[in-house]
Amino acid sequence: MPDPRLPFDPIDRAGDLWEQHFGDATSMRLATSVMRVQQLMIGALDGALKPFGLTFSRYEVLVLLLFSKRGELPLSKIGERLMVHPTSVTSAIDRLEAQGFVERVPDEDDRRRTLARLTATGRSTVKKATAAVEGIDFAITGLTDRQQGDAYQLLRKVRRSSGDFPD
Amino acid sequence: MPDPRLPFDPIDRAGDLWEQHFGDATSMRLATSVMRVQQLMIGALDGALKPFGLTFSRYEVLVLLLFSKRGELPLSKIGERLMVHPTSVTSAIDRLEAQGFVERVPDEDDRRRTLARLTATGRSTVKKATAAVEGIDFAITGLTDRQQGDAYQLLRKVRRSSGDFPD
DNA sequence: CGAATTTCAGCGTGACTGAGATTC
DNA sequence: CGAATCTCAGTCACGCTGAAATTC
Repeated sequence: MPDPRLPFDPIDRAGDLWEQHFGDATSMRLATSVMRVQQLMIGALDGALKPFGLTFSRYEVLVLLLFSKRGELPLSKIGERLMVHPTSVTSAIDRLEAQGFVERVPDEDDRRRTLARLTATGRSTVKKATAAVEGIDFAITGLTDRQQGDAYQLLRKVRRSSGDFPD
Repeated sequence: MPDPRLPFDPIDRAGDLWEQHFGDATSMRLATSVMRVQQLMIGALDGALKPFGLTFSRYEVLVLLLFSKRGELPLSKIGERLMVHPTSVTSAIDRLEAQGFVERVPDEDDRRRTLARLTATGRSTVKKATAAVEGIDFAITGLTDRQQGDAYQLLRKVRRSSGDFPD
């Protein structure tokens, strides 16, 4: 494949065309940008995590376990915190278990539950992976700390008004 | 499924834990927010487009064709503008063609190429779908127009410094 | 009993790799 | 010839739905 980059910003261009055909393009530009930045970030993060055999979503699971008191959590709690579907948690844990990063342990307090527990290998891998992720600054480039905070607050307003968390 | 919402903001919580364990969480909070907002937006947009049998990515293809002079574009140009993989364009056009929204036409000027051309049905469907998408304000809620513009400019800096378009 | 937890089978979507055919 | 364009086969990840088994 040749260099696929265009000599102009495709989102700016799309916004101009939108205004010509439909009208105000403010929200259209922002929505498209969020999609594109997410795509760029996922590419950079998955690239940084590839040497460890991890994708960003599985990395998130390991970090969550690392932050927990005993290095173990019920699958349902993982889904809740990461806001992912229960069946997606099952398949993520399937993979992490096959890789030897976590193990499934029955929960004696509530036998409906299964705990995912970080293994020694998992613990050391997530720490190395974190160094890699911090090394690329979480794929956020071109913004000062203050601007990153501003962007975070703006996106937080979107999340709140979408009902992502209570006021 | 019960209401999966937590009584707190899981991203704020994750940021606090990150600071306790690793240090500064500024970029981590922003990166996680971008992922989450994209997820919320895709859900809302795909929901609004479902009555028309469209996903957001296929809707984007139809809009691009609507904006073109003749309502037709080579598949390669579509991939370039939308920044998607050539094989993904093929499969998107496959689906749109099966739905009767576009048709494949050989390009007489360069016979390596195939044009995707909007049908009359496709043209009227994309207009109705656009009304639906505008009706939910492109899934952007909770921000004033000015704040939407600010957020756009911040994300644009990220895209530029990631090499998404030339300076 | 209803509700919660986990798993499984299956479907749809989309991103990719690698290969081939055609045309410039 | 090399390069571009499109397609096909195949893989993988992920998000869902619906259903089942187990336990609270």
